Amino acid sequence: MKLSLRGDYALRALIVLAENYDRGIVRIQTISEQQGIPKRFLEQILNDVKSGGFVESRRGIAGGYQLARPPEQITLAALIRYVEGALVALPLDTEGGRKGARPDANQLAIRSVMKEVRESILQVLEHITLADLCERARKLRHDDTSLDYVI
Amino acid sequence: MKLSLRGDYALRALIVLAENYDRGIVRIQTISEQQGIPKRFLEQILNDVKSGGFVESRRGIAGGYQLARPPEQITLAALIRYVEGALVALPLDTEGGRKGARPDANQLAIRSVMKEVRESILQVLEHITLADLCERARKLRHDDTSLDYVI
DNA sequence: GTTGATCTTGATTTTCTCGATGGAGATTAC
DNA sequence: GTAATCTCCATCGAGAAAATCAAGATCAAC
Repeated sequence: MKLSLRGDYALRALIVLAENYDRGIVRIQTISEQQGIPKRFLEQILNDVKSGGFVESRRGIAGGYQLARPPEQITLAALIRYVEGALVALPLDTEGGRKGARPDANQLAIRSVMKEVRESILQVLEHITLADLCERARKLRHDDTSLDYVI
Repeated sequence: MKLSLRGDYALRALIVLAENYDRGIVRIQTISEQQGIPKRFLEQILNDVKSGGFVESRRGIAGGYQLARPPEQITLAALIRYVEGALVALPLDTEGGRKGARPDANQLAIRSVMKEVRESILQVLEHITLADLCERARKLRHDDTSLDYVI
């Protein structure tokens, strides 16, 4: 499971939105500057995430984005699956050698393994919400700043 | 975790080799025809897998490939990691916004999640060997042929 | 030494990803 | 109403990676 740069950006942006969930709308530019994400690219990503129902937007001069639901109700499983596509994927059989659609036993065996892997990943990601991610980031921030003084 | 076509081919080829482990060497062409894999491409793949120490080859007119170890001793974790690279990967930070190398708290939080995912995947793949895959394929073949008569 | 297989290397084709661009639509401030 | 500022939408291009093809070198068996 590889998280693309796009997916990484999406997650980081949503963490910012989660941190500001009670404060309301956040502008794209704010997120862009804070996280070092190209603004135009972030527009696309958030727009896509909005189609998935994870965030809401408001246009105009006081516009921006905010989470559509409380961060406790957004699991990473749903989020990553939407942004990245399938969590674990096999290549579509462009050919099976024969008349098309029938995978052979070896392919099916591999598929069954991948299914187990997917289940296992889901076990992890379904129990981590955006709120959890926020909490982790908050703790890490504390660890980090305390380390800063040491150095 | 996405299995590339290359990785899929590698696994399927090694399943064939595992099935013929006691019968000795198998030619590339045999695997190629049986699994519908482009022969030239398969050459590269098996050659690569050989560098990883998973298979041995013999040249010449009676040449071909065979597993370097019994199929019970080859785990999918080792195999897939070698063929596909990292099981779970984050994009390398091309930039952090600042002077280079320091990821912020959000990135670290995401990283910690990905670490958990990786552990979870390993739990699955380390307990499945090529021999297991063979066994699954064998069973599936039986199910499949019995289904054929129904249709 | 001929044959048939792997080995090696490189070129080519295809596909995906990242990110930029330009403009259209919406909303608020004045 | 007008201007400013933001989201929205579609497209496009560079670059990288994946997949495939191709040709010559090397080696073993007969």
